[in-house]
Amino acid sequence: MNWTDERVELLKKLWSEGLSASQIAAQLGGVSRNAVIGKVHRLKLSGRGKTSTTQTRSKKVSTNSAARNGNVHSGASQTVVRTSVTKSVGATALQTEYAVEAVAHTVIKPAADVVVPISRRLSLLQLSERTCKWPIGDPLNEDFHFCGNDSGESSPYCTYHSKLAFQPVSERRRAR
DNA sequence: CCCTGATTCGC
DNA sequence: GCGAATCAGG
Repeated sequence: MNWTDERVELLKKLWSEGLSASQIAAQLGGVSRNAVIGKVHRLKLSGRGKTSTTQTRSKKVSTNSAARNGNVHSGASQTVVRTSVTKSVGATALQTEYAVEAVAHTVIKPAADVVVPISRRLSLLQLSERTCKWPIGDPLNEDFHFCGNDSGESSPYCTYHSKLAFQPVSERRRAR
């Protein structure tokens, strides 16, 4: 993947908005976070002017089932949470359902007491045959992405999103 | 251990 | 110029 003008522009935009290198890499697709950082430096825009909005990764996934019962398609979902998808399970579930409508995805409502697996945050271009295509977040927002969990088989959904069972994200990190 | 950006250096 | 490896840090 090469740095086309569009990709560079997007990089500049996302970087200035405070997204982390890894998030930007996920948005762009086809590049590592190192590549993004390297590019950022070459472009001499490492300063980033504003104080970073970064590091909001929240702790453990606490399952708040109550927030997810009931019909989230009732319009209430649109007023719900703008917070980062990673902040809470309740918010994640609601945003997911909201996005589902827009993408015309087959809706499978998550069961009440299921732990939501960590998203790999894949961009549209990164989806493959065996990555979960469950949309997460507001489709009109930068933060929008796809679950991306590897199903481990030829299913387009991860275990969670197809079978409503928990599937830990298999090694996301290289062993060192 | 998770993550972050910064730097180096072979390609 | 590019980006993996590495470093330093939260």
